[in-house]
Amino acid sequence: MATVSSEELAAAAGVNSAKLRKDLSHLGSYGTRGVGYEVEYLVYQISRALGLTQDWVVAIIGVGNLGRALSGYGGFASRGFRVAALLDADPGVVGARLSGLTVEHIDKLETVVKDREVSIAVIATPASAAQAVCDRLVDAGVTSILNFAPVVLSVPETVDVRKVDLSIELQILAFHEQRKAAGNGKYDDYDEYEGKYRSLRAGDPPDSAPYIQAVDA
Amino acid sequence: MATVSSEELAAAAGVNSAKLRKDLSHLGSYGTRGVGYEVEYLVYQISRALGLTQDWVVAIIGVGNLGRALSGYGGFASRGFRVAALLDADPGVVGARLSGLTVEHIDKLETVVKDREVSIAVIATPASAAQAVCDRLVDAGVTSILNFAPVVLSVPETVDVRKVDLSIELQILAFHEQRKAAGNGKYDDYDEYEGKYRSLRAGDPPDSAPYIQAVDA
DNA sequence: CCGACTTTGTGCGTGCGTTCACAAAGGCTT
DNA sequence: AAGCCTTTGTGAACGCACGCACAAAGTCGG
Repeated sequence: MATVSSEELAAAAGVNSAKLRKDLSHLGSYGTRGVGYEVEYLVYQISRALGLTQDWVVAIIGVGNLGRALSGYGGFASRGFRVAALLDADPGVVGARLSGLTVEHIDKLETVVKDREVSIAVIATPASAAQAVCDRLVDAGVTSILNFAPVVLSVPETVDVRKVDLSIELQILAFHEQRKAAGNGKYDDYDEYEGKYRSLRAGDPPDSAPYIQAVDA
Repeated sequence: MATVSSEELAAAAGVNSAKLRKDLSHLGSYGTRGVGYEVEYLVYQISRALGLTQDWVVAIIGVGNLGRALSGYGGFASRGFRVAALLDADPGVVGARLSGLTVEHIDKLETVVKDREVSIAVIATPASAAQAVCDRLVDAGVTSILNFAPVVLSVPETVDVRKVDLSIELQILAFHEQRKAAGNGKYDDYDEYEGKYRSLRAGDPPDSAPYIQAVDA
């Protein structure tokens, strides 16, 4: 019977062991004093608390590169996510076979959601189509949406939306890289805005404002 | 001259306005009392603080579906990330044109990193290849790595690695969905482990332990 | 069967981040 | 030009989460 102590787990995770024990205690009292936690049992309890022991029916809307990557992602199946439908508007991809599924036309969205009891939808469409798809999903009764399109979706309060921005992590890396470089004195941290700013206000047609585009999608 | 108040920004972001002001004050004193913040100037200052005004040279390793999706992702270019190389080990894709770039063979990794001054690398290879690719990147001098492969990479302390797990957001949605359902009394929150557990210990060949697989990749 | 040892579970103190609240500051109106 | 109004920037209070430290509990060796 393999066991593990809170000390070992904490070291592996890089956190304080007291905090780890307190966190685990929120799930229940699954440890044995003087011994530790039985690995299998603990894994099961955590999985259950996280909802990993249930099966979730997922539909992926938009079968571009990202949709294809997601449909083939092994991490889904092993965590209890069953991709039950791939939908797209492009007649060119409808009918294609992918990871054991046939791509269906977006027109079937409502039918598919209801018949297969889809509980979570993944939007991997172009930004321009995302809100319309989202509205149809909500009308069809989907209450959890994972959005990869670079737009903020508006939904009723009863619907959960999570947005994944693939470039945010890249920005965080760049931020740290910048700090490293600053330490080296490689780049000066001077404010170069004044020049641009003044020229922007002076010239009547402000045709270039690259720093504005930098923060939105 | 368009301006915005901390109150408006805070409402839009769903945070407290005092916190927003304090956060902005860490970048400097860019507001005007009685008026608010000039939008353009503030955007520029935030962009600069985040490192978005610099250009970052990025290489994408692994041109499967995910690599293709990333190479075509519009959010990169607009945030100052310039994809300068696409590398893959598969002779079938080497030579292909993608988003204005030609896919090159992974053998050129060291040359490409040095000649084009790559500062951030994105690993979108299968899990089995990720660590080897990572080691070569580190040897070539890359100090920031964004990892999409479902493995924990080991690197020297001087290298920053960020791991993106595409299913984590899905898990969070499932977690909340579970809580909603629990509220309805749709699923009972009983502990169904005991049965499985006992049968596992009783039967000598523990050939099925689905809940163990649930937490690793 | 008992005592020593190990490790959990948790009450309590501390420190940090968030929020409140207000003085300082700048613009706008009369 | 002067006073009013708006909004920033920040000192001070609050609250929560983290970490310490220890009693409770259970195991293992003798």
